[in-house]
Amino acid sequence: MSTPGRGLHGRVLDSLGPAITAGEYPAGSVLRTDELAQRFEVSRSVMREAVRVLESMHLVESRRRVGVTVLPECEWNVYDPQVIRWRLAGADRPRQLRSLTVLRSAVEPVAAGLAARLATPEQCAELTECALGMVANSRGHRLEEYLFHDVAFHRVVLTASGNEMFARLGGVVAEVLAGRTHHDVMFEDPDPAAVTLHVQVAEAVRARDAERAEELTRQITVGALHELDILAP
Amino acid sequence: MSTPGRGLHGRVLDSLGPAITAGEYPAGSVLRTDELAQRFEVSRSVMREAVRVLESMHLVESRRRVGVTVLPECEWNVYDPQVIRWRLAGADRPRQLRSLTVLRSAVEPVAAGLAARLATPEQCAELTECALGMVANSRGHRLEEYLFHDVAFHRVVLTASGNEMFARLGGVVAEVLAGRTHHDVMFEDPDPAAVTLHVQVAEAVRARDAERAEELTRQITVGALHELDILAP
DNA sequence: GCCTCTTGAATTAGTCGTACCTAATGGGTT
DNA sequence: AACCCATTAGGTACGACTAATTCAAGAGGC
Repeated sequence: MSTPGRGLHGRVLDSLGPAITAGEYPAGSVLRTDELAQRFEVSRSVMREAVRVLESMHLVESRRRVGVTVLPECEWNVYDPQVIRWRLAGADRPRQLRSLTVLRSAVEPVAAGLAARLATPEQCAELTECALGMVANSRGHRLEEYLFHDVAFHRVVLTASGNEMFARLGGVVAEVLAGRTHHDVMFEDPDPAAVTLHVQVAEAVRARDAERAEELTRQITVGALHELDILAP
Repeated sequence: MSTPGRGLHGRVLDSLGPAITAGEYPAGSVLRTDELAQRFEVSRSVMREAVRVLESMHLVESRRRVGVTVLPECEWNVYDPQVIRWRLAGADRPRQLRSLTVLRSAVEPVAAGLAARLATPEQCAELTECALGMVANSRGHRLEEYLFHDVAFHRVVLTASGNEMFARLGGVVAEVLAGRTHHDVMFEDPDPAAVTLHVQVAEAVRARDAERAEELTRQITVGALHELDILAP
């Protein structure tokens, strides 16, 4: 995922970022740049660059005469894809998945409604194609192929909404769906009802029926919430 | 806003960040670290730290033998509060406000529904207090006081939803509301209907009526969409 | 005697400049 | 066309110095 080895400071981040987001250093913990540089066997310059990045994510704060202070969770840039990945890889993965699924349940229906008004013919075709791909792989434990089309489907919807903020959630949805397939539930074939809903959403978007697209997508996300035992909003 | 002078690299970012997000350097433009360091009259170390931060926001990409390449807009971390601020301060402020308002229209109703189920008594009280503050300042051109309570109201709703992703949008909503008061529409007293809706949302949350809280908040956000001439989703 | 204010020493991040390494790139050679 | 090498710009390391902030010791006042 992303670019693991984009320099030494990247290696440091790949170690330090997950450690911080996992709560290994409680809020208020103080780290010293030189000590960290020694621990990771890099120069101070490299460590400083890593700290700057963590600072831009609001994971830490650097102050003179004090050191690098870990900030409380409520300060973190939880929308930063890197932070999301670190947290999904860590111990509170379930909590993170719940947060993201609730976000999906808010965003995706609205995005689908907008997509029904704004999608280009090409995007409508893509959507239908994805839905058909899901149908074709919904039986016989073809989970990977199913996931591929599922992710593509939601990406197209979010992109077709014409809203850049929605479009940028494509990666998040991909992570959530992949997580569901690989780690958590879904050991058997996907729910046929969900597959049908995706096909119907594609139809609604093609038919420019915004309300129907929104309502159908809402049903999809409600299903996702139930899978995680979240009370439906 | 935030911390303007958190070191030399911060100064550089305050210049370079807005320039990039404003499109002064089109996607694909190549900058050289040394040249930038000279231009901003800082050492290469400081410039490198600034570039690292821009890189973590996916505004630029640094490659050997090439330089620092500006990435296309679709790659940017548009949820980074710093990026949002830079873009709101720039030329495509209107487009940014539209994006954010659409995001609000998706998130806030769901957040209000959750808040109705999860808000603590203290949060219910805060909400009522904010709504009353809005009423008290809804006449007589007390725009600043009205804005203050409006922002506080939405912040409480987002926080009370119990979802960290929603809670972190409090700052975004604050920017949007402040922008509406200071730059764009609203030269006269706020719409009485909107004020009433806020009071009713506070009541619905207090009464644990999730559906009503969600629907009323949807009406508020639909109003915000109309103010910006966005077709209601 | 206790409290407060001042002062200064210790500490740690911030900045700078240099030197050298590494890897892409492009052109020249075979 | 394949290969090789010089060029170039970022990557890393190190050392010296600066500046801000904290903490504690001591002076002064109550």
